[in-house]
Order: sequence, then C-alpha cells, then structure tokens
Amino acid sequence: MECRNLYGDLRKVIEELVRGRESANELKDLLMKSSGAPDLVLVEKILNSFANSIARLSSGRDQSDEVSQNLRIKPEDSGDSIKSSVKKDGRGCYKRRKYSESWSTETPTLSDDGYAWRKYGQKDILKAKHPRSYFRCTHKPDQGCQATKQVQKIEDDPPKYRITYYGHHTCSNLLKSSQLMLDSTSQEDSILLNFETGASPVPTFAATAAVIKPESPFIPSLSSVKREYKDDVQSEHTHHQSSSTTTSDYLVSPDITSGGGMMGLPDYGDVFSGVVDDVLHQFEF
DNA sequence: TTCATTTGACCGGT
DNA sequence: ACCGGTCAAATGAA
Repeated sequence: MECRNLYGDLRKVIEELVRGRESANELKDLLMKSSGAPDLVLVEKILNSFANSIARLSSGRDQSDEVSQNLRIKPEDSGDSIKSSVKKDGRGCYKRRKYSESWSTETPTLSDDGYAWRKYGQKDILKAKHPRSYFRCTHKPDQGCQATKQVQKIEDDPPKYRITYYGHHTCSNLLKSSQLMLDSTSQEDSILLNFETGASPVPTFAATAAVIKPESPFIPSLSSVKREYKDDVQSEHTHHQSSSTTTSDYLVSPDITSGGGMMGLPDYGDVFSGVVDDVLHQFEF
C-alpha cells in the first residue's frame, strides 16, 4: 500500500533529522571549545528543533505503525497485563512484552526526546562493550503509558549511542487540559514549541523541548525539569553520580496557565517548518 | 521521608 | 541452556 511508502519516507526524514542533530551537536562542541561561543543559544535552538521534530515524527510514526499493525497487537498483551501473572511475593513472574513497533536512532549525545523516562534495568549484552540501559515512561504507574526505550553505547571514541524506542506514549505529561492554545486541526501540526532552559548546566545538555502531539496537544513550560540520566547510564557503572554531566533526559511538565510568556522565539519555528510541513502534509496529521 | 537508580534474580523466547 | 528483558529489594540522593 502507499502507506508503506509514506512510512519509508518518514523514516528517511527522521534519519535525516538525526543526522542534522548530530551535526548540530558537533557544531555546538566546536563553539564550546572556542571560548566565546555567543551563538550557543542558537545552537541550542537548533538542537531543540531537531529533538522536537524527531520526537514528533517518531511519535506519529509509532501511531501509524500501530494502526497498521494493530491486527497483530493484542491490546491486552501490550497493556497492564504484563504484570497480570506477577506473584505478589515473587519476583520476575511476568509476561514478556512483544512489540511489533519499534524505531531506533543513533546519536553522539543523549539529548532530550521530550519525554520523561525512568530507568528500570541495565544488562551487559553479549558481544557488546557497554551495557544496555532500559527505560520506561515515568508515567507508566499513573497513566499506564507503555512506552519504553533502550539506550546502549555502541561506539567509544566518537561516542555513539543507539536509542531504540518501543511502543508509543499514551501519557499526556500532566496535561491540565484547560487551555489548549493550539488547535491541532489548524496551522497544521508542525508547530513546535521550544523554550530555553536558561543556562544549561552541562555542555551536552540539549535545551528543553516539547512536542505538540496531534492526539493530545499541550503547551509545556519549564515548571518542572527533571534529570533522568546519570553519566554512568551510558558508560561503565563505576562512575559516581555527583554531577551528572554527559547526558540528560528530563521531564517537561506542562503548566499552561502561566500564559506562554516564554515562547519568545519568533523566527525559530521557521527554521525547519518548510521541511516538516512537507512531511506533515504527506501524512495529513 | 520520598523518590529514583542500581543490581542480582527470575522468566520467556529461542 | 543461553541470552535478553523485567522485576523488585537494596541503596543512594534530594
């Protein structure tokens, strides 16, 4: 079907965005090294845009994939029943989840994808130099969000991480419903909201970003920013945690009532809007 | 005290 | 039996 072609196109777009993000990260590193770096904020904006776009597209793709594959996905299998067989006093009695939907990316840094994750495991993988870390959505307990992801360092010297996402987010990230300042049916869905964290505490810290999801749009703010990664997530586990430095992933909790004064990025939205518009037009989100 | 991470154990799929 | 994914007690941080 032609949907297949669309998914293939979307994958390519996402891959291109990932490459763009990597390039932006490299540029950022260069700027950091060259003392002055007055344009770092701009780079952060670019990184934001990539993060937003990737998260946005991958989210849409997951949904599309689910739609196309839901005949193979038994909702009761991918849902809370994962624990249905757990013994109250035992451990490890569970049903292994079977995702037919997944998507992975490789990146030199672990930048924000717009979602909050909680680590629930780490494993040494055969023939892999670095352990693989397992994350699930922070909102699984309260909202039953089944999204998970795996992060594994696959290269050392130019560090490279493979991030694999499974499932899609059903959480609304603490959305307070009330004021949806954006109409997902208008102005296409390519609107990406970006805001700055102010001074990022660490060089590789990508500024906060959020994604307007078509099924549950929201306006995020920085009322709460939470760090999820420690630097031993992707390196060996002998590190102390005192100043998590290399990576971050954090929660953006929406606080719509604050009025949106932080959205002072007038021309930023235009940076990639043309490209994203093209993609979104194809998908008619 | 609460919440997140670490880490060894356990289980399912192959 | 092995390997990878998940659980949950222990531990650490705020």
